[in-house]
Amino acid sequence: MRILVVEDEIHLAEALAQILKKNNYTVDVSNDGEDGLDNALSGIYDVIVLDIMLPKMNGLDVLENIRSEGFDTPVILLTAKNEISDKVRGLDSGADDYLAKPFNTEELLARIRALGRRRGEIVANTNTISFADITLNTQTLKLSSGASEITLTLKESELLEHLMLHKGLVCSKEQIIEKLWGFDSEAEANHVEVYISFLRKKLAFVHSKASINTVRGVGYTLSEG
Amino acid sequence: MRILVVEDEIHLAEALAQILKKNNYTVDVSNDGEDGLDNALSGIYDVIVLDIMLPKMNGLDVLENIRSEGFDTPVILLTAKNEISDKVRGLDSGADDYLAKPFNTEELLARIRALGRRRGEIVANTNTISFADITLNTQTLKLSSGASEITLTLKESELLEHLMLHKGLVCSKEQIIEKLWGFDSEAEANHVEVYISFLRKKLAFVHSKASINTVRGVGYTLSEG
DNA sequence: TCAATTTTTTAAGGCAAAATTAAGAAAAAT
DNA sequence: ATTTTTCTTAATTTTGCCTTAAAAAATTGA
Repeated sequence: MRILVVEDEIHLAEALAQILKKNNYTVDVSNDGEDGLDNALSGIYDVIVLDIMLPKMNGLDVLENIRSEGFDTPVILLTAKNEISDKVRGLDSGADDYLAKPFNTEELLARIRALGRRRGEIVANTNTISFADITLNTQTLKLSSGASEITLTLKESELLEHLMLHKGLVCSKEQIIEKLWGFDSEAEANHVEVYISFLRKKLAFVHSKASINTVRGVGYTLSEG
Repeated sequence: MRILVVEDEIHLAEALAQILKKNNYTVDVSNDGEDGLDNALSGIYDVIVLDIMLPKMNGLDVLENIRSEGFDTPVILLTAKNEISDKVRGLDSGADDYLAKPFNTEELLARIRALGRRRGEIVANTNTISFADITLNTQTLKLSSGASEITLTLKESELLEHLMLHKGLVCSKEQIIEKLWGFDSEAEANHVEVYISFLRKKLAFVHSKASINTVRGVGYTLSEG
């Protein structure tokens, strides 16, 4: 799971990044509002931790921008104090949760787990995500359906996880490339096609009724049945 | 391990109790909040499964009471829907996990295992930790299985202990390096590989059925059999 | 203090798995 | 019918991991 931390206090930002990385999240950091917004709009994040007081662009403005662009990425706002007015505006702007500084790291982790779960569902502790009759363990890379089980490769697992996290949505190849290979990679559309093909075989192998549908010219989406 | 189930729907409560008993847990059931709280405060439970909607006393109130009395028994909350407000309050009240009804029994079991795991791993006094058929004494560095015994080096022991403490999880090399060599060490991935290799030899030497599995690109995990 | 032993680290070669490439077949769109 | 896009497969390249031997460092004990 990939998390964006938007925080200008360098020490806090780095401490946060370390804690999150220790908990097996992939973390990127932005040190001001504008950079944070840029990153957020890439759409590759599962959770965004957003400070309110930021240089260049206020966190609440960043949040409003994210939402107005149609992204529903869960956002946790960090508030310096329990500023009621900020809370209210944050709620209206589409924040999913709050955390008053200074905060307890366990609590932050719990909230991140809760949000990740809400969205799609990687179950805390089990590192597991389910859709229709399949369950994917993102740690052991095991894909199971009923009694059958097969081991995926890392890339296969990442791709399937991405599709599962965005169930009901069509994922473009570009989006997938950005997620799996990174922003400035050389990866081409064919890479995605190849892995989609691999995954379809493995889904068939475990006799899943879930399948990957092609939306020509747009991307791929998971469907049941 | 002893589990308390606080649930007012008799059918569900009994079903839960049966499933748990089948999995070798000792189970007690309370059918309302007050009784649940009374039982919880006995302090004898390793995990509490707590419904939110309960007669006499709301599950969240029960939870807050438990915590305010100083008990840190792991609690899994059962929520009827994905009520965000309940979730947030639950988090603040010190819940360790959630499960939305209707839930999958496998998932519940996995979460209980995870929570049970969290506490009390190294057996007090003996400095001993066990997994499957092996026992490691972290003081004397002796690894034993059945009648066989072999002495590990310090690093070997630390590595094995780390894997045992995180049984069921995949430990990355980075995580292991951080634990064994420290945060800012020069240690490389190959160090871990070498010690994994050493350990595998010694596990084989004591004829253990426990083994170290590689999850390529992710890390290592202990497995039984 | 110095030699012997044990433990840790380094380094290299080999191997297997996974990632990538490329090309032709198939399917859909025009 | 032709073009474009997607699928599939096999071949190739790359990467990650394992193992081993030997060097270096630490520990032990005479």
